[in-house]
Amino acid sequence: MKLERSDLPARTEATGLPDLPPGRGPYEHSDCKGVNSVLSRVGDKWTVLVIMLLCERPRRFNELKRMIGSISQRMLTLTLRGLERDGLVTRTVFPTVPPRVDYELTPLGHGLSKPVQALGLWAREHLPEIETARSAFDDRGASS
Amino acid sequence: MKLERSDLPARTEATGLPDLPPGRGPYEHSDCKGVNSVLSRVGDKWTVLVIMLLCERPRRFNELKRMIGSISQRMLTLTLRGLERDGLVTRTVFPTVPPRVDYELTPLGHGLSKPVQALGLWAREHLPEIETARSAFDDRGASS
DNA sequence: CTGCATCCCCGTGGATACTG
DNA sequence: CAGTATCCACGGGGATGCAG
Repeated sequence: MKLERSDLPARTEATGLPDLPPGRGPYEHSDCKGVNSVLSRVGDKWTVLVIMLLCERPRRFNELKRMIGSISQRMLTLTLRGLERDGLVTRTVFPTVPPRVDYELTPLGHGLSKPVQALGLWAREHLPEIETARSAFDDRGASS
Repeated sequence: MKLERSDLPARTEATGLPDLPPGRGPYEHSDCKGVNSVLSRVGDKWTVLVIMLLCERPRRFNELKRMIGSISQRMLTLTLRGLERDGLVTRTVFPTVPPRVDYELTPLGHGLSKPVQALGLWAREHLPEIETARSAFDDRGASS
């Protein structure tokens, strides 16, 4: 597998904003499509959960299914297929009599898990504030 | 990472989050709902883009609309409402003759923008790898 | 300018049943 | 055990029109 890192997009600094060419009308970076596709994957219903579980160690299909519990086979399959397609997990089939399939995070997947966990961490830390804000907002709306 | 159980006030009615059936798997962390709600917000189609734009400075409704270009008023309104509800942006109305509304990121919103930008950065850096993997996967599937 | 309401299409995702 | 196929309900989200 070859890694093409030849063209890193120009950015200002890690804490700043991406470069905004001032002549551009609508906000359309060429990256936006791709970035959005990654964010959409992260934001879907199950991907993050699966990544978290695989982050620890490789796991089998039903192992994942049992751990999540409320996921359907279909969605677990689709989620894993999507992750596999993006090169984030590997799928290893053991042709034993009871079929066994292991799913494991690739290095790329482990790399993704870091920002994802950072986001998850932030979410957990600030969940009380968000829920307080939600309640306050809902109360304001309800009393009108 | 160790997920620890912290109690979450049971409020599911106004958030749109579904009630969890009682027979869930062993990985039933009550944070998961809340964390997932944050991740879903981040993963939706427009939120990240809006956060990025507001990150720089407060902006008006149509200013955002023009910058994004391809968003409908409806979705921009809904996106901003959601962010406002979560305490991530403030909405300031100026009762002038042409109505004017400013949206600004709260400190909480700025805090969220950091992990979000980290994720966006990762996505941009590794987009080539992901797209390569996608192409390879699709080719494998097409030749079968 | 801002924002709500309505209609409507379509993708996501859940339930179920069936194959290797 | 792992995966596929089918059906279907729900909600996201675009287009348009109207109101404050």
